[in-house]
Amino acid sequence: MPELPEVETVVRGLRLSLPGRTILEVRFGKTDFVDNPGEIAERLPGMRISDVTRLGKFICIGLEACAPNAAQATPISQFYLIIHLGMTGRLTLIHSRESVAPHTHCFFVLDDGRELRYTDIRRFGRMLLMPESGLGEFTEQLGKEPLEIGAEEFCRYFGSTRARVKALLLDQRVLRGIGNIYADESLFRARLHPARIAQNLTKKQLLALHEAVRRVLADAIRFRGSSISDYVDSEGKRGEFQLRHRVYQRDGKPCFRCKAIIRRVIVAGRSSHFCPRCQPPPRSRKRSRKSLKPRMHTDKHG
DNA sequence: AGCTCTTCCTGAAAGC
DNA sequence: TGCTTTCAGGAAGAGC
Repeated sequence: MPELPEVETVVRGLRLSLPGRTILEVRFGKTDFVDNPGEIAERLPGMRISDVTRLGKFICIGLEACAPNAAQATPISQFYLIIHLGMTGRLTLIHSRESVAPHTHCFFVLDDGRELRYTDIRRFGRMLLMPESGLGEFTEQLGKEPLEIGAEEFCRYFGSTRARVKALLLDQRVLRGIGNIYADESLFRARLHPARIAQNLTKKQLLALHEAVRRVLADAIRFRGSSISDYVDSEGKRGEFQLRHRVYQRDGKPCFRCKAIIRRVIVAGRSSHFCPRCQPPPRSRKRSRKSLKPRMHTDKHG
C-alpha cells in the first residue's frame, strides 16, 4: 500500500513530465471518493500544471489558470488537486491510446497526447480540489514530515504521551506519511516492541527510533518503494523495497538478525510484525518471572 | 487521552 | 466444483 516512499516515488516520476502541461479534459467514472467532482471537471480544463509535490501520503498537483488573452503568464487563480492513494490507488501517466485498466475512475487528458489516470480497486483513496489559500490549513492538520523532523522535536512528541509507539507512528497528526509497513520496519530496526508505551522509552531508544524511521524511509525511497499489493509508480513499474523487509509480512519466518520466528499481533488495531527476541514486549522488563501473581486493585485510596 | 469497534470497498483465500 | 464467509487495511467517527 502506498506510504511515504511510494508516494514520493510516484511524485518524482510525475514531476518529470507534468509541470508545464495543460489539462484539456477531465472524465470521471465512479466519484464516491472525490470531494467535489463537478468542480474539478469544470475548473481543470485549460489549467496548467505548475508543480507536483508531496505532503505526507498526499500528492499535490499545483494548477494555475491564466487570463486567456494575457501575454504575461501571471496566474489569475491557483489550485491544488490533492490525491490520496488509499490502499489500492494508482496514478499513472500513459498515452491516451493505451487500454484502460479496470477500476480506472479518473482521466486527466493532457496536451501532449497523454493522460493522467487514477485507478483504485477499493476506492479507499481520496481526491479533492483546494484553492491555494486552503493549503496552509490543510497542512496544519498533518504532523511533521518524518524525514525533516529533528531528533529533539521527535523525542519531545514521543516522550510526552502514553500511546503505544506503533499507534503514534501511524498517527498522521504526529508524523505524516508513515503506514503499517514502515512503522513495523522502523520498530524492528530500533529494536522496539510495537506495544511499548512511548512515554516509557529512554532517550536513547527514542533517538534510535528517530534514526530508524529516517533510515528506513530513505532506503525505501532509494528502492522505489514496496510493492505489496497493487502499488506501482507513475510508469506502472513495481518497487523493490518489499524484497528488503525484515519483519513486514514475514510472520512465521526466521528473524534475519537472531533466527527467532517473526510474529504477528494486533496492536492499535493493526497487524504488527516483530521479532519476539529482538523486540521484547513491554511486560518482560517490568515484571520478573517471580512476581507473576495478578495485580490487585490497589487504587482504593484514589 | 487513548483504545476498540464500525464503516467504506473489492478480490483473494479459506470454509463448507 | 461452486457457493458463502472472512479478511485485509488507511482514515474517520462513535462510543467507552
